[in-house]
Amino acid sequence: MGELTDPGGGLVSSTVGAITRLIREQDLMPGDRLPSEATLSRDLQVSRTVVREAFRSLAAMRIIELATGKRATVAPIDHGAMSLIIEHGVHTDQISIQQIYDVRRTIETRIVTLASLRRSDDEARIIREEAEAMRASIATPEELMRHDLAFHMALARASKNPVFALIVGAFQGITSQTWPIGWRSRTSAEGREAMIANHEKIAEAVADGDPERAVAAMSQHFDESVRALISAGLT
Amino acid sequence: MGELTDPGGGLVSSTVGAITRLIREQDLMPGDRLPSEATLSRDLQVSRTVVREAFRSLAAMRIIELATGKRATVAPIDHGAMSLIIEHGVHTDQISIQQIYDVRRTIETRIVTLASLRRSDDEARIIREEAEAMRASIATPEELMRHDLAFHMALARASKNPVFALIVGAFQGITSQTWPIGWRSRTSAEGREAMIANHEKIAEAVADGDPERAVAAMSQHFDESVRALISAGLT
DNA sequence: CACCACAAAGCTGTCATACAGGTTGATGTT
DNA sequence: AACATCAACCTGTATGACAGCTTTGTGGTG
Repeated sequence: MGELTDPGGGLVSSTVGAITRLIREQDLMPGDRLPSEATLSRDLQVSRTVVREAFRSLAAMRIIELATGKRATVAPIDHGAMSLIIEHGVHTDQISIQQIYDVRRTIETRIVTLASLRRSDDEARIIREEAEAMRASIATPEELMRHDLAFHMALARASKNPVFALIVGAFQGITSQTWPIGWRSRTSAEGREAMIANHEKIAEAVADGDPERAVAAMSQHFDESVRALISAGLT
Repeated sequence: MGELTDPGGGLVSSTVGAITRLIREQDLMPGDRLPSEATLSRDLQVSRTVVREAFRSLAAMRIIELATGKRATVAPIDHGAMSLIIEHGVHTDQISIQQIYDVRRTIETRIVTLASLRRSDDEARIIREEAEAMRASIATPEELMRHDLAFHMALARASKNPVFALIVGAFQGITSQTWPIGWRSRTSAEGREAMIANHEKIAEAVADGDPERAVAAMSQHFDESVRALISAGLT
């Protein structure tokens, strides 16, 4: 089948390279099946152990998908791995929550602009429904949070740029861990109401195809969120 | 030591969770050593094979670092895994180069603003040096590209937000694969000269602490880059 | 001819064992 | 106290084994 490059850098890492190259050279698309472990083991002249560890590496990055009994398949892009990477950065004090929010603000400000211009009617409806669902679940924070995250994800998708969706998704893991802090710091009913109203404003502006208003509302949302987190004592 | 959650979702995946939890609960910081494979195998009641595959998964995301003979250590954040994920998305036609550039423009526009306000004198010097190095290596594209990438990375670092640096780094893998296309499409000496001059303008503005001028120059840089790529036939 | 049931072959998940070679820490020497 | 040496420990890779799931092909049935 082919040679392994970098024979000194560890067999597994070479094998990861070989499998990646195989995907490229054969133009495999998401869903396509890879050779079996035994086949790769034979073709690449390494033990099945090595092939398996290489598969695990690629699966961790969501480049391939593994399943019992089935062959490994090429995976669609997914933010799962990125989510874990970000969480690790935060938990080891290499990234602060405020820095996350600064990046989110940058990204999501652009997202609402694009979403306002490009959203389909279906997407506008879904975005509005998530905002409504937030209001409906104001008494159950767990569910409220789920709709909040879904709202931002729906916006990202409506931007029609999968990379924006990927990045927004990458932040959702850590966000779901810090969201309750911000929510608890909004002690008054008005504070909580205002947060939901902000989402509705964003949804309306996007539905109306009004980027300026959408950006303004999103900006206000982030001002308010960051204020809430700071007042809760987050650096 | 502890129980494994989700016992039905695959032993390896449970073990990854257990190790992650261990890092959190013990507040391990980058550089700290993890238990040996044998120890984890005993404590988690799984075979060493499973522990190794779990380690490989975490190492693929750069959450831990492995080395022969040494114990695994907690890793500093690194964009290596994200780079591979993005490359995979592009090679499987799930992400287009233009979409990458749209995100980069969004991110890097914000970066130059922050860098203008926050850069240290050292950082300003490094940024300028990379721009100068670009001009000096105008005849050797390979080297020129290296300095171009280093220039953008230095800017990202000067923003003082590691998440921006992470994202910029994540794009460098695929960028280094498409950069030559853009360069070749700049057929005239003036075109090539203009590209380098743009970088110099950015460096000057950042050194002067002038965010508006920096943003304008960065914006122009992206306009020009995207034009170059399109004229080379990239969708 | 189409369809279904079923058995065989193939594949992955996990475990145990073995050994080469790198790393670390303790021991003893100067 | 500094250093050299070595034993214990640790990781990287290979092999073999087996349970359980999936795919495939076969042949029978309507």
